[in-house]
Amino acid sequence: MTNSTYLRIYKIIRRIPPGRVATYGTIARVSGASGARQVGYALHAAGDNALPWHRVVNARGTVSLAGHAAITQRLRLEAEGVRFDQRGRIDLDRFGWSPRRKEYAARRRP
DNA sequence: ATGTTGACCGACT
DNA sequence: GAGTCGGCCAACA
Repeated sequence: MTNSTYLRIYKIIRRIPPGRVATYGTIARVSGASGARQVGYALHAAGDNALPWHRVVNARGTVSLAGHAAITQRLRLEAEGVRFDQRGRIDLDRFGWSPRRKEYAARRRP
């Protein structure tokens, strides 16, 4: 795991538009990281970098954080218009984003 | 060198 | 749906 892989991961994350989310797995594939867990590790290591880290969720569309950080992530996403259902899940067909496929997810109004 | 631990994922009961 | 179970692999101790 080179440092440039970290940089590529951060670069992708910076591309996620407001109001959309990307999954660890998607970022891993696009950035060339060896796996989804490495993306999580990179974010953990990034700490308080100027990254929209809150726009990264797991493949199930839920927040993969515990405690206070989870609240912060959810509040930031909701402030951007991302909707959570009653079980705390995001509809990835609606809010999920992936690079390259520009019109991947239909963007309709929440 | 060896074992454990995850901001995970997919397949399978 | 909900649980379990491996697989994954870099970072630690």
